[in-house]
Amino acid sequence: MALRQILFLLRPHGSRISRSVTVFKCFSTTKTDYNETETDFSGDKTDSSSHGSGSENKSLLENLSVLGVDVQMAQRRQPGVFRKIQTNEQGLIDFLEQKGASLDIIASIISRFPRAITRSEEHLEERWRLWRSIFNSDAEVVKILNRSPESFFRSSDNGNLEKNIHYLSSLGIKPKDLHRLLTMAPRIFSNSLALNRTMVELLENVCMSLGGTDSEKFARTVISRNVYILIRSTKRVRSNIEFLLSALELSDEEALKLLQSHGAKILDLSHENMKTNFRNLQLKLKSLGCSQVQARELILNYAPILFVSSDTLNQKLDCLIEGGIDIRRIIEKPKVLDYSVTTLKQRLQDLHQLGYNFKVNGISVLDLSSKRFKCKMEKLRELGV
DNA sequence: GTTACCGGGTTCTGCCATGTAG
DNA sequence: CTACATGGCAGAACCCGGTAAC
Repeated sequence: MALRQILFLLRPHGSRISRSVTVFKCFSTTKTDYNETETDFSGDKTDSSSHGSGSENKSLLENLSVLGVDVQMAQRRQPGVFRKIQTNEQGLIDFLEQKGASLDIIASIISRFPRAITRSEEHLEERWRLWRSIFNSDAEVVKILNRSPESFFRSSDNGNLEKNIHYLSSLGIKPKDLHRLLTMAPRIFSNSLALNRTMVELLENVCMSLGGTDSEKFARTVISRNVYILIRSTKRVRSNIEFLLSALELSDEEALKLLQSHGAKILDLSHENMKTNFRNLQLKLKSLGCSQVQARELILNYAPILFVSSDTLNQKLDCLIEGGIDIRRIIEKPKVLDYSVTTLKQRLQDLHQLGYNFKVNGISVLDLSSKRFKCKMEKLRELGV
């Protein structure tokens, strides 16, 4: 197959970003003269440590300090912001307050991403409008901002944001999934359009090289199965796909199926991690008397098993086997490994007390939500076994 | 009515490195 | 030279329930 070659061709070839000329004004607004109204050279209470130049805007520091911003942290993170003559902190504060953010939240946002105070009123309005085109309320936006200020403020390119929204929509990603993307991985929308496009093209090329017919649908499916894909590097995703294909010796058909289902979940694992976990799984199964073919089978049945760290996985397998379960049952139904060691142990204990026979009844009883498990237990008790 | 299959929910930011515009 | 914009990285589960299949 020519996959390797195609993947190679997709390496970030100079990854030139065709930056569009955006006409949005990104300069400080005129309403912040109050920076200059206060001239305080006396009180040095609001520390001015470690920055030899002493050219920071003192009144800015005070204003932020009063608001509750962790000024030290902010300065450490983006010192340049504090040497600017003009900033729009009051505009930002008013803006966010009007959107329903508390002062605590605003202070925390500025502490973590000080550059936010350099964004103009017009810029903020427009960016908010674009985010709101995906979210249902201001409150939702505030929640994400509080969680990840950087995702919202890192880029000043609203045009790029708009293009991203159009691009992802044009792939057939539905509003509901756009909502999921922006909620769970907001950084996607601050990526350059070119970067997102490169990832989508990588996925589409994988699909085509595997003989798939609808590569756009393939990309859409993978992204919707794993919303974090687009904030990963193509290098990582590509090496993970290459690894899965070769390590599991997948046929084209198997690969297409796997990647569009549970396989998508593990594509954003750190590559080293994937390899380590894979190796550990192989070794562990070998020590339990299983062949490599069986390891393959297990992964094909439930790829996210590679997400589980070696230590945890070994513990889970050990406790199931000590509980009298045949490894072959686990290979058939690896999803039981989804549950925590604690839960598994508890359930094994409960079932043993009733003399439950896994050989006769299988192990799917372990793979139930706690509600369903409770019901099941009650019925078993009524029946006397 | 049970079991099997499947997909979804939560959450994944905060830092550093690099290239570039001014 | 500096600040900004952007790419990339580490870290690594557990659980729920709708509904199709029997």
